[in-house]
Order: sequence, then structure tokens, then C-alpha cells
Amino acid sequence: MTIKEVAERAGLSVATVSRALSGRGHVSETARTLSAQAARELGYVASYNAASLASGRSKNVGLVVPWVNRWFFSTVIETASTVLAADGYDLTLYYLGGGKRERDLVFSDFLLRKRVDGLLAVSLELDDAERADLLRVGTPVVCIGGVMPGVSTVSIDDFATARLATAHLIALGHERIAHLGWEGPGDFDLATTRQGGYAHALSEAGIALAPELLVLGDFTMAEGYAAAKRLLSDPRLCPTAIFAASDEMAIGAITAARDLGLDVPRDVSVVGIDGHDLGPVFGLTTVDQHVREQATQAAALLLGLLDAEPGEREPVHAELEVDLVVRTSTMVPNADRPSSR
Amino acid sequence: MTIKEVAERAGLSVATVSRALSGRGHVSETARTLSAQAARELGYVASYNAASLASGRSKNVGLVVPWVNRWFFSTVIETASTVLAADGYDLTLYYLGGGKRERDLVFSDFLLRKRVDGLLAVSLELDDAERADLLRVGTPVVCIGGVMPGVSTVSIDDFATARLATAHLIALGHERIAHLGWEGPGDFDLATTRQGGYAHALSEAGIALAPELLVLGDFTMAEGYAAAKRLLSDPRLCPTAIFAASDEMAIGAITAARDLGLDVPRDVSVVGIDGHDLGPVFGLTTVDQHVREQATQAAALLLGLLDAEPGEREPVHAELEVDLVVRTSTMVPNADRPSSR
DNA sequence: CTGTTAGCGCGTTCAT
DNA sequence: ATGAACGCGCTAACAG
Repeated sequence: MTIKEVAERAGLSVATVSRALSGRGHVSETARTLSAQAARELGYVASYNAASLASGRSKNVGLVVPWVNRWFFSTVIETASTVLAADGYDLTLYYLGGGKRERDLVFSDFLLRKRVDGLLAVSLELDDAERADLLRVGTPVVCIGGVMPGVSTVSIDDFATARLATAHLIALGHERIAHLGWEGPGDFDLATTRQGGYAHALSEAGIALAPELLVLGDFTMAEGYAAAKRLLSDPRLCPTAIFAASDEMAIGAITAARDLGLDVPRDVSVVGIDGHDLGPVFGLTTVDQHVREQATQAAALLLGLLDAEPGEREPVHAELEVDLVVRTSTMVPNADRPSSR
Repeated sequence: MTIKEVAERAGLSVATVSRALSGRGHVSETARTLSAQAARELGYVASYNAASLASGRSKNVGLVVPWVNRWFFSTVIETASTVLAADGYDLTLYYLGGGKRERDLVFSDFLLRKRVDGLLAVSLELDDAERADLLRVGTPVVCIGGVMPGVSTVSIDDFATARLATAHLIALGHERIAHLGWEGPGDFDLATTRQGGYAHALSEAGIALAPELLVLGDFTMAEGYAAAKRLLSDPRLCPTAIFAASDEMAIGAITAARDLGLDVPRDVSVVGIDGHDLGPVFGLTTVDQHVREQATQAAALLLGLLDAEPGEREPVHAELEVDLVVRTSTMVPNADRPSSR
């Protein structure tokens, strides 16, 4: 089923059919109708590969993610996929979680094979070699929720977001506030990260940062549960509140508290960051970072870059507002909290 | 950066370099070394599009999913991606959740553009037109967790799995067992579905099926929470146990019970199906369906079909064993359960 | 084992 | 507005 057969059936040349079907170039109304009808009757759709080779555009974007099985990422994937599909773009997924070897392959091989017109990179922490590979691909890149010099970015202010969450707890009267956060990359920067915002909010309030209340890792909900359980069951620590860097960790923490016989928020307050779909179910107070909006803007931004001339592709940095959503997982600290086991 | 430049640098013809780099055809050791070295120095990697056009193989498989943001699906995606990447295959994601129009586009357009060598379809319920489109693509298809005549399948026995879960509750002494299940497609079949297994287990035990305890929908964890809350707070119903068709619904049910002041398992037992990562956290009794193993087998099966000659592609049906994992969300029913509000 | 040649199926000139 | 011819980058068939 090639365009040639369609052309014969329509009684036109391949060139005219190509123009009619792709919408590029001027074609008479009758030619357009004829082409469309012949294509429909034959069930013809152009081959991406051939079109790509001839035009240089592949109508495909790559989405690079460190995980799929986490709310933030799966939400970005769903949203980006929908936005891109509406413009006729396929989405090729590059999942980095399969181990060091697979990860290397993605950067040194898959991404360089010119299969994609552009790249969406989600929360990527890259080393220098990887960053170089990524830029060497030569296609437009838009990052979501991560920093990369010289590349367009859609993000939130992590520092301010964490500060907002922590300040909410402080305003309620909490002082022993634990933090479940992320292990930063090498070039970790206190001034731009959630951990930094946490520390800043504490110092603003004249509260000393207690290192034993700072738990860094890379936590799923299950790992957040385990970490919170350790934190809450250690009699020397006695935090009255927990600020988790993600809603999944926060939900894990709430579950851990309950399993220890603690009441949330009476015995311990919990706040997260995300705007997770499960927030309402757990009554979770959180800072909503409007993930779907971030993904939509990032995809739209990338589509814009793909339309623009290669020379006209100035990096854009969009920063979205966040919103504190107060539910029932936070309240003023309880003086006579039962000692947990 | 084309293969031609590599050939010139290596002092060989493009054909030889192509053979050397792709591993197809016989090439001398020296030619292989020369080609590899020239390619490395130039940072050359072959274009998928051009290779695909010439060879008919695109080294890309499509993965069609109704959702990303659910544990079962995101787990399949991660696993399949890893397996396929190890064989040099890219993974293009076709997400069907973006609305009816997007869904139609996938079947009538995207999938027909010869971008993929094969298709992995996860838990798809297709109408006749979509099924026809899918088969018209002409590439090998492997289904996971769904039925499609004439297509290779990796699945579990849904009927037996649900029967096992229900029988576990019955063996403990439960009789008023609610079910949170899925709305079936048009050609819904009691003999092969989870709802069917549930009904069968009840009738085996001489327990009448109570229609008011059967709640069908298409539930996320949050919706499962809401459904369970209605079920458990209706004083006329009083189920002593809930069997959920997925672990996410089951976890939602556990959370709902807790919020109603009910103790799990003392006041209500809950069992699910999946083997969800969060199962241990919630003490969830479940039937593990070994999702990663299913995805691995499906991906491997597809890779096998891609290697085979088009004539030698007999549909294969692999059915995996499931395992009942008893944790702490199920126990014998409590005679004097407090009436819930 | 290697080089030459001929497409793969399109989009895009350049004529008309 | 349309058609003929060319070429995108690569692999496959055919010689040698």
C-alpha cells in the first residue's frame, strides 16, 4: 500500500497526492477530495519512516523518564501523550530504570538514531557525559522538573514550594519537623532544592535544623512508609510533624503513623508536595504543583520549538505557581502526644 | 553523519561498513575493526528510519495501554521497556485514555504507519472495528491480560484466580462477601472473568449471590475507596468481607474501612488480586499474578515472533500460575462487629 | 569476503 | 496547480 497506488486510483501524480494528504503546498479542491477518497478506500496512511527520510521530520518525540511506576511520572506520560497525539505525534518512551547498562544504551545509542524530532526529559539528573550526549542529539529538548543549562524548562520553584510547606507547619506551631527528602545529585544546590527550602524555613523561624530528623533517600511510597516508621518509633526523635518531598512519601508516612497507633493529625502532622490523586482519600495537606499543567505546557513548548526554524529556538523557562491545599493531615501540635512504640 | 562518511574514513565501501556494524553477513575481522573504530571516532549511529525503509525492520515495538497511571500498567511498561531495550528495541507508547477521538486516531492512523515491527497490547477491550484495524497492521501482536482470538496471549486464569480469592474468604467462614469488580465489555463472559469466578465460588459453597454486594465499575484506588465506603456504611448490607478485583481497589477499601472506624481484618476482611508493591505496607492478602513475569514473557514472546519467518508465527497462549499470599487483611469473621456509620 | 547497483516510500525541488 | 525527476540513508541482491 504505497502512495503510488493511491495516485493511480485517484488519477493524479504522487506529488499531488502527497501534497493533498500532507496539507503542504497548494492543491485544488478537487485534487484534495480525490486524494482523500482514494486514500480512504484503500486504507492508506503514509509510512512514517519514508516520510521521515524524505522530509527530515519524523513526527515522533522521545520521552525520557527515570521511572514509570510513580504518580508524578505516569501522570506526565499520560498528559504528554495526549497532547502530542492531538498534533499527530507519536511518543517513544525511554525508561532509564533498567540498570546502568540500559541507561548507557539510551544515551549512547537510542537517542542518537534520529528517531525523534524532539525530546521531553522528566526530572533527569544527568552526569556530564550524558548531558553532552543529550545535546549532541541536536534536537530540541524540553525539561520538566529538572535543571539543565541551555535547555528549555518547565518547572516549579522547588525551594519556595518546600519553604511554603514547611512554613505551614511552623505557622501551626510545630518545631520538631522531620523531612523525608531526596538524595541530591553531585552538584546539589541548597538554594534551589526542596531540602534547601525546608532548611531555610526552619532558620527563618529560628528553629535549629536537627540532622537526625532529615532522612534522605529516593523513596517510593513503600520506602517512605518504612522511613517514617523508623522516624516515628524512635523515642529519641519525637517529631510532631513530617514534611515529605512527595505526596507518595507523605501517604506512606500517614500509613506508618496509623500502624504505630498514632493519629494523624492529632499526634503527628504530615504535609507533602504534588497534588496526588489520592490526596483527598488520605486527607493529605499538600502543595499542589499542577503536574498535568506542567506536562501540557512542556509538550506544547516542545511542539512550538519543532515548528520554529532551528535558528529561532531560544531556550524558554516557564515556572508554574503552586498552591497550598490544606486538608486534614495537619493541625497544631499536641502537647501530650503518647509515646509511640 | 552518514554511513558514507564512515566508509570513507575506514577506507571501505558503505556496504561493508553496513554489514560490519549491523552484524548481518560475513565480514573480515579487520573490516569489522576498521568500521567500528571509524564509527566510534565519528560518533556515528545508523538512522533507524533509513534502516527501516531499506530493511523493513524498524527495531521498534508499539505498546498499547488504556492507562499509564495504574500499578499494573506502569509495571508492565517498565518491565517490557527493559526487556525490549536489551534487544535493541525502542518502545513507542500508545495511550488510549485521552478520549474517544485520540483513541480512534491510534487505531486508524498511528498504528498503520509502519513505525512498529510488533505490538504489545495490554488488557485491551476492543470493539470489532478496532480489532480489525489492529490485525490489519499486519505485524505480530501479543496480548497481556486480555483475550483476542487468533493472537498470541500471556495471561492468567481470571476465573480461577477470583475463585481462589473468594474461596479463601469462604474457608475462613465468610458468607456476606462483597465484590468490587470491573464493568465487563459487551461480550462479557461469566465463565472466564473474575466476576464469574467470584460467583462460582459462592455457589460452590451454597451461598446465594447478593446483587447488592456486587459493585461494578472501573475503579482507581480513589474510586475503590468511595465504593467501599458506600458499601461499608450502608447498615442494610453489612458485608464481613470484600473481594476486590485489583489490589488498588483493595487498598482503597482498607483505607475506607479505617476511616469508618472499622478494623481490618477484625471487622472486615479484604482480599485483592495483583501482587501490588504496596501489599506488604497494607498487610494486604492478595492473589499474586506475577505481573513482571507476565510482561517479561510477553515481550520475549514478541521478540521471538519478530525473529521468526512470517509463515512460522503460530499464536501461542501462555497462562501463568498465580499464588495466594495471605497477609493480615483477612481473618475469620467477627460475630459482634460494631455497626458502622 | 568485498564493492557496485538498485531500490525501500516518501517529500521536495524544478519545470511546466 | 500539477507532474517528472531526484534524493533522503540505508540494506539487499548481485557480481566479482
